[in-house]
Amino acid sequence: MRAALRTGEVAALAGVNIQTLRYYERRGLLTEPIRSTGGHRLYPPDTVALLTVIKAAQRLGFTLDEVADLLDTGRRHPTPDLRRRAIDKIAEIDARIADLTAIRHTLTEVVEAHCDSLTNCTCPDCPLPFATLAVPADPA
Amino acid sequence: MRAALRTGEVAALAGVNIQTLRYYERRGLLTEPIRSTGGHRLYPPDTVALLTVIKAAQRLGFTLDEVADLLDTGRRHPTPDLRRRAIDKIAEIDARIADLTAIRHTLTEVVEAHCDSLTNCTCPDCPLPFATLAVPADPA
DNA sequence: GGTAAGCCTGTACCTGGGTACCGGATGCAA
DNA sequence: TTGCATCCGGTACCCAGGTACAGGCTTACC
Repeated sequence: MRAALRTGEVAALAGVNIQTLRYYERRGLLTEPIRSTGGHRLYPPDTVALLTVIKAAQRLGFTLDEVADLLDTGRRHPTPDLRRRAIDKIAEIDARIADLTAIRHTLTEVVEAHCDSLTNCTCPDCPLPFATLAVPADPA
Repeated sequence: MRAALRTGEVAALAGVNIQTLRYYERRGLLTEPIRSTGGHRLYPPDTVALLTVIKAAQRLGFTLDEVADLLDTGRRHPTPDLRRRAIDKIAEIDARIADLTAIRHTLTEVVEAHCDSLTNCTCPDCPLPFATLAVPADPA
């Protein structure tokens, strides 16, 4: 273990807040690093890459709990877990896009009709009273 | 004003929680209703319709602050405000959909490559090291 | 060895949109 | 008039993903 990094160095290199490192440690995303004699954390250099992976996984739509899970199982042995979760996540995204598309459609109607009030619209054929979009199914 | 409604009646008819009514009052979405001699709220019957409008606007992607604003300006006089905000909201939605589409694309790569670990993927040509999606521009 | 920058723990706070609980007061019907 | 359902205000809590602050210790450099 050469060139262990201090909290501030890891944070700067990974572009995250120092508090975030401790938060991730509490959440189980980062394993507890060794400490200096005085109690300061000393991180292995690949922690920076790990943080990049975490951020990428977050960007892919995984929650921190899911990322912690994936890191945990993936560290021990290869599993089809990641692939399965990615498939689920794609389904979630498709549902979300469909929902946004429906909302977008209603908004364009509002724009095209020149609506001027939520409650007292004076435009002819106002779409607003019909803007009762169905609540999307909760994927949870 | 005939048949004023009590809190619980409005809540049941509109399908919202009683606490939500008081919350909306605090947030300025509902004007303070008259009170009974004992201090209980007595709502005009069209409050139920107003709540439906609020819920619809929320579904269209407007925050409660924006809805409060829209209700406020739209109540006083017709304005192009709603239309303008709807146009902005469509742009936000388009950005969000584009972002989700990029994420979806990376996820399909993960699925197709049969990735089995976030950090130690054994699949050939693993896309994960390249899964550093750009952070989307903050529309705020 | 001095001193400033950095790090420690613990706790509180932030956003947005609500929800829950408490002790006490009211409303309404029999 | 009694009894139960409902409502009152105030405060605290929920979710996720962090961020901030206070008061005290450590490390690094001159």
